[in-house]
Amino acid sequence: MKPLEPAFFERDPVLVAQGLLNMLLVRGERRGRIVEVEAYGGIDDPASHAWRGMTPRTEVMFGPPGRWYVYLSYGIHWCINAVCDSEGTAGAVLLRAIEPVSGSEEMWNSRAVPQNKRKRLGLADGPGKLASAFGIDGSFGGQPIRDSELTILDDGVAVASSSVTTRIGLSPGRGKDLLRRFVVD
DNA sequence: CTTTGGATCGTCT
DNA sequence: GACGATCCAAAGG
Repeated sequence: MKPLEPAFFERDPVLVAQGLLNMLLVRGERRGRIVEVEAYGGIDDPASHAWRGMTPRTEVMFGPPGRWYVYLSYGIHWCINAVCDSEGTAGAVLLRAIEPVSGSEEMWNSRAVPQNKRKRLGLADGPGKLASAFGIDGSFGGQPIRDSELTILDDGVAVASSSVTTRIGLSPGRGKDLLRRFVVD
């Protein structure tokens, strides 16, 4: 069980995305295996928030790798990303889904889903749900990933099989065709 | 099973 | 002032 070195994140987001599959997202008792991610680039990727250059919101994406980039989606859901690539070059990996390993009770509580509905709803199978299950909000943005309240650990479990697809929820012409979504089968 | 619409707000034009 | 890296309940087939 080891933390990820800054060098792990200081690479092309696509490589980091693939590398993050099967890693553990950890916050206290809550642990989940990362099973779905998406890679976002910088000025070369029209789907990236950093595409038009640096703004107050996307500043973190241009900063040093190995930090959290957190943004609000559709005015409702928080989404978390790991900042990648070297400082000065924007890049991030969106964490889209985890499979609960422990602390699922805590996760449901964070989601504020009543007991009777917990069977049919996914716990953390979507970026908004994932952030909600781990109690993440904008205050996590810019914080380091290593040795942090919210961190990622490698427990050495290899990925048996994975798939690549296009990214979810993008507007036409915005890098929709790029194969940058990675899923554990 | 699939489709639809409402919730809701920070960010950039 | 419009829109989005979403989610879920409700309605329809």
